[in-house]
Amino acid sequence: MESSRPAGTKTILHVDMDMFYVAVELRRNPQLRGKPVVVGGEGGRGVVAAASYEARRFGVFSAMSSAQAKRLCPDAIFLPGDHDHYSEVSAEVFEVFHTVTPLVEGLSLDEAFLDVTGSLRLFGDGVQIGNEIRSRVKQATELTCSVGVAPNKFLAKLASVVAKPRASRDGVKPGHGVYEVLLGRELEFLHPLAVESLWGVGPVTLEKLSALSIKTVGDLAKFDRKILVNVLGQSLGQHLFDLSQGLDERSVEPDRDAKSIGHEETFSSDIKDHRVAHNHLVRLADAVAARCRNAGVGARTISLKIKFADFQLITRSASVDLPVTSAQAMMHLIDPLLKTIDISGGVRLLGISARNLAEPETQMSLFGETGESAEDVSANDLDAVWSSTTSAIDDIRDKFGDSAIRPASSLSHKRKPGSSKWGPSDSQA
DNA sequence: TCTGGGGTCCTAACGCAA
DNA sequence: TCTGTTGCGTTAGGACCC
Repeated sequence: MESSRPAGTKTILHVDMDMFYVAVELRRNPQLRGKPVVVGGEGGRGVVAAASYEARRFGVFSAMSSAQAKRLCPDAIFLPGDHDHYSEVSAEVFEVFHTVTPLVEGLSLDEAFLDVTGSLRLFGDGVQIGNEIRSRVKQATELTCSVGVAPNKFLAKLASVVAKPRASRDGVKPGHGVYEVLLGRELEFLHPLAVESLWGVGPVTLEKLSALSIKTVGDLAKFDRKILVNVLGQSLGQHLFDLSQGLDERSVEPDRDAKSIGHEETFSSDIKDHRVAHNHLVRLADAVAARCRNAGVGARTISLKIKFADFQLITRSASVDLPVTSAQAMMHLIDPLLKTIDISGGVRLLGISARNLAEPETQMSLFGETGESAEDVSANDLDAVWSSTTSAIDDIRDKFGDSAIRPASSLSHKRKPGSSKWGPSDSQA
């Protein structure tokens, strides 16, 4: 069997935990089993992060506003969510994945791609490995998962959807548990699917495809590639066209480095005062900075995200030459950006993200060496904390020069001859 | 009646420097 | 010395994913 596979053929698994957040909650609260349980913010502005199959029978799904979920299922039990605990359980699950292959690429806490091509001789074919993983995960964590098996990542992901249990008004239908897209029969599986099942087709792209009368993946496969690229752009057009042919060359990449680290918060009532906004941003910056230091990275670009009361969203960002790891240095970049923005109409969300991550030159925290976090400090103390620590910015200036905290608007003047990516200057002679 | 939080990737406009 | 071209980095925003 194995020997009949064309050279270079891979066996990729997509493992997806079944209603992960809810399942973890049921594990520690067994009395909730069989009841409609929803994990997510219960407040007026919360949304559903996960729903039990019993809640899904009432039409409750993730990303739905909690208010709507309550209307659909008034008896649902709402739980606030415990991200730290979910992370711990996720680590247990990933440990099991690693007993089968080192090539594990996590997509989120509850799903991962596994390249098991090198494990076939040891464990059997893809379906056997899928079943083995399900049984090991169940034994180690009491949780269930569904597994898709295919020659590439995107088909494996679609296969795991087929493998999953399904909730309808009549009850919960158990899934296959493991579903394989057989080699040579990829298009047979793929072409009848709705085009929005492709990864990368959201509401906007779906609208554009509908305008071209493309409804299924098969329609897409028959469509003129050039027109597709014209309508969707080179990257997305070509990508979706390839997928419609069953082609996906992306490899499973373990240990991918994070590209950004961020925090954002929606407030229960809108903020209209710059000082209040500033204080919230200090808290967010401290959380981001702490995570950067834990990850051993600094940020060369800091982005500020603001969602206004009318849901208009803007981002502003600034960059520096030397990666920053302290909340002060981040706030030094953010404050001037914030000052230029009129928030008198009300702000419902503030966010900060660290991007352009690089190895830091220095390690500093908002609270020096104490390790104390802004979370531990009352909002009223933040002003005092802030004024008592701004001198650190001057320290950075003293140690590393002005460029360490200079806004990026002046960066472009600074590129030295021969210092660009193109290597030494070739026009100086 | 509303629409979270954590991310990734892509695109376009713009300014600068070789 | 001036001008046009080209490529790159920065910035802002959009689409998408779980």
